[in-house]
Amino acid sequence: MEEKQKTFKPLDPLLHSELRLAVMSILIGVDEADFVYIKSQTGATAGNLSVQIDKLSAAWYIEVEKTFRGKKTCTICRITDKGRNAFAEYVETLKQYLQIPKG
Amino acid sequence: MEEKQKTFKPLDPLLHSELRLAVMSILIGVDEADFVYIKSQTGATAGNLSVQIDKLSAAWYIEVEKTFRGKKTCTICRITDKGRNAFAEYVETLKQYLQIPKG
DNA sequence: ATAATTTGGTTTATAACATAAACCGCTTTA
DNA sequence: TAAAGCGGTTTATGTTATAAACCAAATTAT
Repeated sequence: MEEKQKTFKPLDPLLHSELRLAVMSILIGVDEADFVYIKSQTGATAGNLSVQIDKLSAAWYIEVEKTFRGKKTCTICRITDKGRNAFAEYVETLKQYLQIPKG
Repeated sequence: MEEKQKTFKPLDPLLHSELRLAVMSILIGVDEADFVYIKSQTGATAGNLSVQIDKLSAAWYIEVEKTFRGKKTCTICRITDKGRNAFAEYVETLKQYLQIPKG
């Protein structure tokens, strides 16, 4: 009978990270974006970005394609349906914490 | 001449924490709340809550008053103006990440 | 040619953080 | 008066974020 009175839904820990959230925020608005572009938009270091992209990719929130632009390697990222849904749910959950009405 | 193109404002690390944010979210809506109430609303363990309240208090985002309710100790928390401002700014900053229009 | 620099990343070492477990003093109950 | 419960705090540990170090390929300078 332990009524826990849980008012706050837990926040998806994969998205509750400044850099990963910024990456998702970028990807949700475009068809695709490459590593260099994301790096410039977020101001992140390459190492940090590499790690965080790996994590999002391991969870299938994004998919990563390695190709070439001319002779240079190019890492292209796209958000997946799973990622889109997770992002949307994260936003709704967070609204509760931020006192923003749902919708 | 290194144009960094910083699109994303940094998120206040003190507020970008699930439990601390929940605590602030509670306190912003009430005059005051005690430890036991906050614990029940958040579902946090006492240890975790104690630590996070200390951090918010050390930054003067909240103020903590230790009194008695009858013979039992009672830890009362209130948000400060500094905390209120920090929370408001955090919300506005986060809206950018979440693609929610300002306001 | 080849040495030095830059580009586009990955790997790894470390610092910061969140969390639970263990603990403590006081109070209530058995 | 022993045992259990309440209201917390302290500390130990696992997780996470982050930067530093590194690497291969490409470009630029000598």
